Amino acid sequence: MPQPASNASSTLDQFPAPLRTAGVHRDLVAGERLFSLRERPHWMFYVLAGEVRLVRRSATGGEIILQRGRSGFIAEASLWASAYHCDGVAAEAGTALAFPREVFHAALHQDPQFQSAWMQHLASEVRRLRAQCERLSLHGAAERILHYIESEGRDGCLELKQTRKAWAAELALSHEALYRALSRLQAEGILVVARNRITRI
Amino acid sequence: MPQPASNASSTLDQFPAPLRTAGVHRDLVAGERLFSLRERPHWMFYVLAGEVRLVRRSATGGEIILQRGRSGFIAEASLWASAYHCDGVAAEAGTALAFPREVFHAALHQDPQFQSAWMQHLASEVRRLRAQCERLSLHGAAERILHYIESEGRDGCLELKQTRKAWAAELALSHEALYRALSRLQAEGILVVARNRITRI
DNA sequence: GTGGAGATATGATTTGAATCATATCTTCGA
DNA sequence: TCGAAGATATGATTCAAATCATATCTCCAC
Repeated sequence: MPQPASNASSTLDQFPAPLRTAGVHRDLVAGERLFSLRERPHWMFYVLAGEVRLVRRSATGGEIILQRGRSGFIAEASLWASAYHCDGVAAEAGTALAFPREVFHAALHQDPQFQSAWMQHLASEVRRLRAQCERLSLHGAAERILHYIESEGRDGCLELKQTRKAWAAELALSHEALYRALSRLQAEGILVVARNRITRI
Repeated sequence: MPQPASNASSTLDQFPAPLRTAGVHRDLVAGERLFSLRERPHWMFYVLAGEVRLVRRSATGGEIILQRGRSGFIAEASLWASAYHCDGVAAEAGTALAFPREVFHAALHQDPQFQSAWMQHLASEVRRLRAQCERLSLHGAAERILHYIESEGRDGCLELKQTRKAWAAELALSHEALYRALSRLQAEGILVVARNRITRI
């Protein structure tokens, strides 16, 4: 089910005028290819709904996913690259905003505010991803849950903005493991789970 | 054991003159705190040797690691933040470069080349981290290994630049699991392992 | 409101990685 | 050259999460 693009980085919620006018909505059908390996990048894509995957296929047939974008920019590095290093494929139906690369470049050069917002967006993405990597390096469902609450919540309290199934996927756990770990943590008096509000005691 | 800072992002290997002159070497002793939660950031740190950790401590005593920096910049987002969101602690003895935040800011504003290099650095870090997250979301040692080879190697061939133990840690596997999976993959004719050259068949 | 799809649980079983143990190999400094 | 520390294996055991099965709950379309 397509997710709303509600959590677009707040630093980017207002694009500069040139981008707003040059950006085009693009509907995506499942399986559609937005760009291909070695192709020259012409567009910056912002996923609004659905899922776009950056995938690399080996000569031997294996396919690996480099990124799964459900909301926000994908392939930010393509802005500077002379060619894509992977394919961009819509995994399901959805929509995206496409900004011409040159307009994006120009906006970065001419608009100091946008430039600063772009750097902040990238930096905050780096921070988020580093925390996510540390979290995924933890073994044990409970540890990942507590790490998530500490790093994504406020003062040990997390307002869950997605279904538990989706959260489980984000934690790289089966939903069963997440349910069980939540029950256990609550039974042990470590967490209080009330609807979508989860609090560390 | 401290790692050399050999893999400093190639886009940043030459800092602009103002940074080179304003940057100071700083020796770190194990346990030393570089900055603290809620403190106003004054320096951008570049880790040369040792390990610096960004940690957050909960009121209930739990400590989580948000980032483990062994080489390269840490806490890039602090460049724009008015306060740190975590503590920065040296996990072991090492050295770092410290750049005054204002000099860094000025360099970004006045030096378009540096600005572009900084954006490219952030974007490539985002790409690397997203691939790492996808990899860590895979279950099974073999899958992570093959994903690593596909995404970090060239044409299915990987030149390993670190010990297997360190690689295992990067893959969030025990070193035993990595050794076994490598043996198995080789026995199954999926990989050829020769010293530090690992090839997908 | 009713029906159905998907989310939320929870139990039983399997599986694979962590862990513990032990041995060899490599590297590097004395 | 020797010795020690750490890396590279590999075996045995344990344990926790994946998987499979099943049931209830929630929400939305009709």
